[in-house]
This record gives sequence, C-alpha cells and structure tokens, in this order.
Amino acid sequence: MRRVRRVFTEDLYEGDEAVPRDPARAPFVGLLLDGCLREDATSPDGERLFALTFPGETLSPLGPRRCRGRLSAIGAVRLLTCDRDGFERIAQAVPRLRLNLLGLVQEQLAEAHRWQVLLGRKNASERVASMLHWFHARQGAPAELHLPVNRTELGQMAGLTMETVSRQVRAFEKAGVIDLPLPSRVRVIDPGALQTLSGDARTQRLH
Amino acid sequence: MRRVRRVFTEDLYEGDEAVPRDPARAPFVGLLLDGCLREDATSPDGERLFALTFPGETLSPLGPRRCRGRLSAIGAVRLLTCDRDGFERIAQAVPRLRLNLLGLVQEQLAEAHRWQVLLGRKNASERVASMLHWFHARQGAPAELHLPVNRTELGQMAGLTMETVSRQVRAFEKAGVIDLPLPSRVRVIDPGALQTLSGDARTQRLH
DNA sequence: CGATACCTTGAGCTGGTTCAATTCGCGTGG
DNA sequence: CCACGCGAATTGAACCAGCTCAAGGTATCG
Repeated sequence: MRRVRRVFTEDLYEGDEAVPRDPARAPFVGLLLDGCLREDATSPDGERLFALTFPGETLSPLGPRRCRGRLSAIGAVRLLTCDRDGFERIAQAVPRLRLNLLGLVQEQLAEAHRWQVLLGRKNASERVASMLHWFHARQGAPAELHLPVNRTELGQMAGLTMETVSRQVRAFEKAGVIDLPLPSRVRVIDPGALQTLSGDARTQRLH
Repeated sequence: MRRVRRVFTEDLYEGDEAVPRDPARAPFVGLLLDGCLREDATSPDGERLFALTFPGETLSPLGPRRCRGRLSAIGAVRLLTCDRDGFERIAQAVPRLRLNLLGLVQEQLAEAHRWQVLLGRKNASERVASMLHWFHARQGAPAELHLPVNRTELGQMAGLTMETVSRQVRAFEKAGVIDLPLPSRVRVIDPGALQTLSGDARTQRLH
C-alpha cells in the first residue's frame, strides 16, 4: 500500500482544463476521485462529446488510435494517476496488477459495446432512458442524479438532436418516472421503469 | 519461435461451427489464418451480427461481459490459438508479449469506437460506404472484396434494414464506385471515392 | 423444373430532424 | 426590487431519410 501511494499522484484540474493524453506525459492509468471527465472525439465536422467518466471510474491506457480525442475536466476534478514507469515498478512487485489493467480496458470495451447497441438498435425514447439509467447507476443510484452536460451534448452521445432529447426527458417527467427541478438535476422516481424503458431489462434479468 | 509453436495450436472449424468462449476452455488469444469469424450479440429480441473478423486479424481475451456473444465460423476457418496457461508460459519468457496483449484489446476498443461513430453520426449512405471501405482495407484491398454475410446481416451491423443496405449498394454500383458481379462479390473500382463517401476521409488525411 | 434463399425495387408511413418561435433560469445593472 | 439580456431548454410544425410492407427478380441446387 505504501508502495502504491508512492507511485500514484493526485492531480487537480479546473473546469474545461484538458487532461494530457500524450503517451509520454499522460497518466497511464487513473482513478477519478471527484468531478467528471468528458472525452471529445474530433470528427470531420468539429468536436463531439463521446463519453463521460464519473467518480470511482478508471482511465485506462490508450492505444495509439485513441489519442485523437480530447479529455477534459467538467468542474473541479481530483484524479489519482500513475505514469507508465510507475506502473511498471509496482507491477513488478504485484504481478496481478497487470491482469487488472487488462480488465480495465476490457471494461471500456464492454462499455463501448453497450453504446454500440444503444446507437444501433434503440429508438429515441430507449436511448434517453438508457443514458439516464446508466448515469444514475454509475453515480451510485443517488436520489438526485446530476447531468454534467447540456441537452446538445447528451444528444451527441446518443446520436440524437437536442430537441429530441428534451422531448424524451420531458415525456419521462410527465410519465412520473423522473422529476426535473432543474434541467440538469434529475430526481429519479422510478429507476425500475427507467430500466424497462431502456429496452435491456430482460437481458439484465436473464444473466 | 520454437517455444511459440509449442504453445499455439491450429484449430479448424467448419461453417457455422461455434468457437468456444468459456474463459476456462476458450482460446485466450487467437490469430485468424483463413476464413471469417462472426460475433453475434444476444439481445432481448434475438441474436444479431455484431462484428466480423477477417484473416490476419486477432482474437483477444474477453472480459466477463463480453462472453455473452457467440463467436462462430463462416465457411472453413483456420485459427491459431493459445490458451491462458500457454500464454502465461511464453509471456514469462517474453515479457513484451504482455504489452502486445494490451495493444490487442486496445485495437478492439478503437474498432468499437469507429462503429460508435458510424452508428451515431453517419447516414445510410456513409454507413454502407464505411463498411465496404473498411472491409476492403481489412481484406488487404483486393480487386474483388468478398462479403461473407448477407444484406440483412450487413444491416444488423450498421443499424440499417436489409432494404436500405441494398439500395445504397446499388446506388454505389450505379455511380460507378463499385461493380457487383454477384451480390456478395464487390469489385471496388474507386476506393478513394468509397472513402470520401464514408465521411471520414478528412480525419484520415489530417493524421 | 421446382424449391429455396436471398436480393431488388416500389409505395406509403413515421420517428426524428429541422427550423422557428417562445419560455425559463439566472446573472447584471439601473 | 425590477427590467433586461443571454444562454439553454422547451415546444410547435413541416419535412424527409429510412422503415415497413409488398411484389417481383435471380442464383443455386436437387
């Protein structure tokens, strides 16, 4: 444990500050302690929000392809990081860490596949329900879930327009599944209904 | 090299035969020598084609989430595989292999992100052009690209119906970008046009 | 030849986009 | 405190890309 603490450093970022991704300087692995991170992909027509990271989630090492995206802080961020050399040093002592590292990337792969299903097979209502349900679960199922991004950016992640996102969110509010004291604050009244609306309740139950 | 050959085994599969994925028995890493593999995801409403593997591409170890999908052969398949124990043994001798293993999973992550962009941001024409262009490149840019799956399955991957896939493919044929001696055989006349039509030509060039 | 499985094409429908107003939350200055 | 302004969210209405449904067309095989 002492060894781990020597190798990891706690980095602080302000809102909109970029987290370095250049393999030489960037964190090799990271654990998000506080705040949110956003990953923007650079596409031919400007940047678009691609993924969010919530507290307790990890950053895993990036392959050469992945570096194209921008990673930046939303609000104040505390990030526990470790560079490649540091990781090599503790991995030498604790070989099991290498397997954990593989698991980290695999978890991201699973996440990417969930988005693939969302984008490939779900309609607008299911997409928005899925996002709300995922974010709610990933934030530890709080009474009030915080949306760290606006409707346009939710739309970018789900492949929808801001208008469609807004309509679906309001529909859930009218249906009594959520309450919206503010556009960015969502009180989840019925998490089960959200999951059902997301269209993958059965898969979850079968496993 | 001799050590590698002792650890890897060459497995043969027939068309539609399933490749084991149980983490205990499944190939831990694999190199596809001949034929094609398909990966089907089990969703609430039946199985759907998720991804294809072409000769020369690799199979990487699966996280617990990923095992839900079915991996099976399309036609006659030669697969060079290695189980977890075998991998541990040679990795002990050749530490660099561990990093390559990570790179393998990262490559899959990059691929998943390409599909995420396709499904989230592209229209039908761009999706079909992207698929054709990717498959063409991954098969080594042959004069005649082989589509190992039917229109319905192309549609499942791209989030389109078989009819839309058919219409777009015919449109490319009429535009003189491809030729279709048979529905499953695509002579790529103008690979550059395919890439332009796919909508990510600029990104490619910038890098 | 007939059967089968896949592909193609057409016609209408519709979910989601687009475009164009409002409306809301909130900081600012009078 | 209230009017004002601004950015985001919401709402409405028209439109259209892709879906659905239906009717052939075509390669392959026994």
